[in-house]
Amino acid sequence: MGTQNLRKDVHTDGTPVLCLSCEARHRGICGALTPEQLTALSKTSWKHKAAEGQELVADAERIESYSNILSGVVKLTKTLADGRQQIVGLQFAPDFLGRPFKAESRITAEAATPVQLCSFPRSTIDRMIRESPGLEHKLLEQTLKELDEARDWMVTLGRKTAAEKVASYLLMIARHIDPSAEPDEASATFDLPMTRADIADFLGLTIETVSRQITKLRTDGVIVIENNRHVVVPDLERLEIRAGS
Amino acid sequence: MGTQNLRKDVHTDGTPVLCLSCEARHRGICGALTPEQLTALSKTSWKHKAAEGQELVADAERIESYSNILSGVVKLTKTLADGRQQIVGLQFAPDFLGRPFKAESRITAEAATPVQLCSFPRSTIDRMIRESPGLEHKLLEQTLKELDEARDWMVTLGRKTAAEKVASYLLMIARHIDPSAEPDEASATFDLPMTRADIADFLGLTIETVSRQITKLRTDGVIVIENNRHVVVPDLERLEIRAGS
DNA sequence: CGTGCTGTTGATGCTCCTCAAGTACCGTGG
DNA sequence: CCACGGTACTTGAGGAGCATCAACAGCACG
Repeated sequence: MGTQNLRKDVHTDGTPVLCLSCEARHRGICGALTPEQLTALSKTSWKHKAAEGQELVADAERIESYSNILSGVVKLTKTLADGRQQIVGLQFAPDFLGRPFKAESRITAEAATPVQLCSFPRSTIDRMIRESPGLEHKLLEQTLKELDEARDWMVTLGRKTAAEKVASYLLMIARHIDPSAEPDEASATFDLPMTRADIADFLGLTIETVSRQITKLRTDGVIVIENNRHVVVPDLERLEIRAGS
Repeated sequence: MGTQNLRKDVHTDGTPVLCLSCEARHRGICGALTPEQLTALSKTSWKHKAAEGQELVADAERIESYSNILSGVVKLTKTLADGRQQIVGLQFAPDFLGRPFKAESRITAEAATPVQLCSFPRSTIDRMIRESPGLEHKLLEQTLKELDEARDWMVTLGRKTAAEKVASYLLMIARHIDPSAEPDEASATFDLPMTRADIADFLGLTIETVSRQITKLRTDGVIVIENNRHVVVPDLERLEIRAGS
């Protein structure tokens, strides 16, 4: 009963106003914080928005803050000296954005769609990591998840054909952002969060090849497209077959 | 003085015999354990060897044990339904081998060279993770390192030419296993820990293309090869240029 | 109604894959 | 000792897949 009361207090009085309706408090890393820590963090954190295309973290930049993604999609890119670019990760709400234990990033983070963020100073989180094992555990779980995803994409990049790459991409996006996402739904509807150029950089292809493969999926009836961005997948299984599993 | 004495005890009496000369105790995850934990772990752990090519963790297998790699190279691979294969990671001593918090692996781990391992039951480590924040911190650091490496390879897989891929691979191997590895040495000498087939699976190429590119590097004087495996890189900078940075 | 951006479509060529043959190196057994 | 088979690697010829270059369509913007 006592703990029941305490827990109730957390949700009513203990939680900072800023965090009350925040998804990161439930599914994100803030779920690992005590009400006291949450209060302390909320005093130095700030919510803000970033427009599509805006750079959030620059390559080789000193990092002074981390963020939670509250909505939208963030792309992580790496660029070679001659300008060739590769997207090495996509992050969705309520992912944590930042590289703990390294002062400098070797990655560029950019808003792929309009994005809402909740940012806080690096030093605060670094300190809380030391104090709170639960926070480190959350970070480890997200990092392991990102590593699993990165390795899945390595197979796609290294061993799949252009057609399979595009199908795999559509499948991944459908699973992440279909608003009507029943997990075992046979169909999906969503808006592509990225331009053809972004998709090409993600798949290691050119925009022309991406365009041609999307056209092929469309003429084959695997997908329906309106306005170049809105996608309907009437039968996800057909798309899965195209993705080469 | 008291802690000084305690620390001295750790190194003389407190450390289990099995672990006394073990590299994992210094640079690996065991460095995060207390002498008591180390003793407890050593009672259920066992050192063993695996021959080149031996499967250490099978795809879709239930995992009942984790390991530290004491020597040798382990390759992590993923395979598509039709047999196409991609190496998604290489691990060297004293890396930790295993995927915490997941009972099943979606990856195959195989000895690329003869390998020495120190294995222990999954349950023991899972418990120690809960008890010891330092251990979780070590795991987080290794996972972040692996994620950084995976993302670097995504650029190589997605955006580099065959010639650049092979040069990048040689450069990475040189940095990991040149025994005379002075960090800012201009030259390097080492034995390739993998066959041409492995290298191809790592780079998303065919063995023929790998062979041709190695031949080209050889005839251009960038590398010298004896017995197909022993490699000398007289000037690492020349190789770096070929790797497309 | 131009201008710029995003996306599509077509023609051509290069990179790398596929198929095939051949070499070098090993341990085995005659 | 050499024949033998197996494995790893190399080299060549030809072709498929994707990149490159180029033109064009649709749409939003001032």
